[in-house]
Amino acid sequence: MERTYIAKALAMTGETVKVQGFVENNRNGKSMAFIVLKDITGKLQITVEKEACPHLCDTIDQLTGDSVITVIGKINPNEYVKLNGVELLPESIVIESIADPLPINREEIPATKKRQAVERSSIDQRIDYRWIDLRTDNNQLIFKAQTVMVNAMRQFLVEKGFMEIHTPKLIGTASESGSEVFEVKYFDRKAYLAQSPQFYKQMAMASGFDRIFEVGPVFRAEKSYTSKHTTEFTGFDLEFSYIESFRDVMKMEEELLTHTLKAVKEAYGEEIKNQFGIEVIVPTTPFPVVTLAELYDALEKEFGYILPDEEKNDLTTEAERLSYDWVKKHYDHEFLFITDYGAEKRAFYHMRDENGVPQGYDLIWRGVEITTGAQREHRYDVLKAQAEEKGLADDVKFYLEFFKYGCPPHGGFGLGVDRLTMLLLGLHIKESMFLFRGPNRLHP
RNA sequence: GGCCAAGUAGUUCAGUUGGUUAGAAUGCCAGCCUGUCACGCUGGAGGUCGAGGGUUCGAGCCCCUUCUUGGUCGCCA
Repeated sequence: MERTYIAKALAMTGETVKVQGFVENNRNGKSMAFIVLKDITGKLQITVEKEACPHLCDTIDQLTGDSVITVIGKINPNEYVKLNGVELLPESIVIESIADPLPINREEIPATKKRQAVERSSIDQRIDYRWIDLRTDNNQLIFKAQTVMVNAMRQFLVEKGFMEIHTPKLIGTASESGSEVFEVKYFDRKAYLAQSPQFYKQMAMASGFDRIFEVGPVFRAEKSYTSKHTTEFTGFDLEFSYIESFRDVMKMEEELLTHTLKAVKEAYGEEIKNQFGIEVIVPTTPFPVVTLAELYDALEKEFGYILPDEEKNDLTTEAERLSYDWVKKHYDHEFLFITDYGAEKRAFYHMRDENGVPQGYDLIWRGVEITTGAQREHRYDVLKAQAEEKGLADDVKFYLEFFKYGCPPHGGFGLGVDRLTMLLLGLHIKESMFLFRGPNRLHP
């Protein structure tokens, strides 16, 4: 007999179905037993009248929470049942797997007259047993929403003529400015884990691929202890050719995000609101834009946020947070593009204008940076000079070659998939990842 | 790396001024219960109080050392 998902079974009044899943609850009385069965689509109460089916009693007595069972029986609407008003009257119950008592408390137990509230285990404790933690509706919704999100992004880009590529994550030289790389043993020499597909994205431009994107792992050997950093995450990167300026890149990104949030809202907006208390808002375009200097001026005037001038070439965490208050106030918007960063804080491959201002931007969503984007410098001589200025010329020799034999003007940006999920649902990065990796976390 | 905080049943926590045998809830086990619904009732098991040292008649509590973990800042997606 074929399995029926619970969500579908609920409507199959009078039919005999086979359902399979985890035992969420087993209220086992002398003459009646009520088992709540959960699968990825929903929950269903199994009602057993013991006198009528003595052959099931022994099995029911053995059941423990989170055991996996297969149940065959008849779907019976019944107003007694609070859970969807439907129950299943079983003919057979087969135990597929017995679960030991769980080592974590996944959901908060609220206080009632008779009982006291119990907090759920900390996220760190739950990650130790992540596979158990992930069985909850709440956690499963995170990844259902993420699936819709990434799928919408991919679909948007494919329609716009982008090709999906897959670049190597094992690389031969520790390159690019900024974050540290992980060193790995590669036979008798050293290799490094890619901290960004940046160079290879640009190689694709030199290859005449015109428009590409990649979804893949990114490694950062930074001991960052925050609610939004991890040492391994999934990057969503894209790059495209024949742009006129970095404004074209910004436009692409705002369209991409608008399309994506619309798709997520349609698929799970209600559920997200119910479970996470967060409204999915489809943004309007164009997104608000300010220069970094303008933003600092405004924050000082309106929020009394004062920073020494020499630190104003980059965005601090607090300024990032405040920028959300500011953009809400002035634009009623969740997104904010910030342009005109200081060249010393930006990567050498960002194109600069005649005044030396990097032709790029950061995008802040709900007060957290989600993107750095830019027009890239595609002129070999200029690029080489900028690399030399940062003392990187030797490290990036192979990369500079990409621009020596013809390369279109181009630009692009990267997004952290996990960070997007985190912001979409108002979570800690640890909760928004299938498995978190941090300086102190390599297991499970 | 800087600063801050926390380690006590499986889990979440309480533990007074240092004073009998370290408590509660939840989970677990056993028994009872004819429609439960985060069922209910009764009983039970469950602890090297992170580790080491010190002060004291006496330490979960005070002191020192150490380990582990978390939060936050910087860095970035």
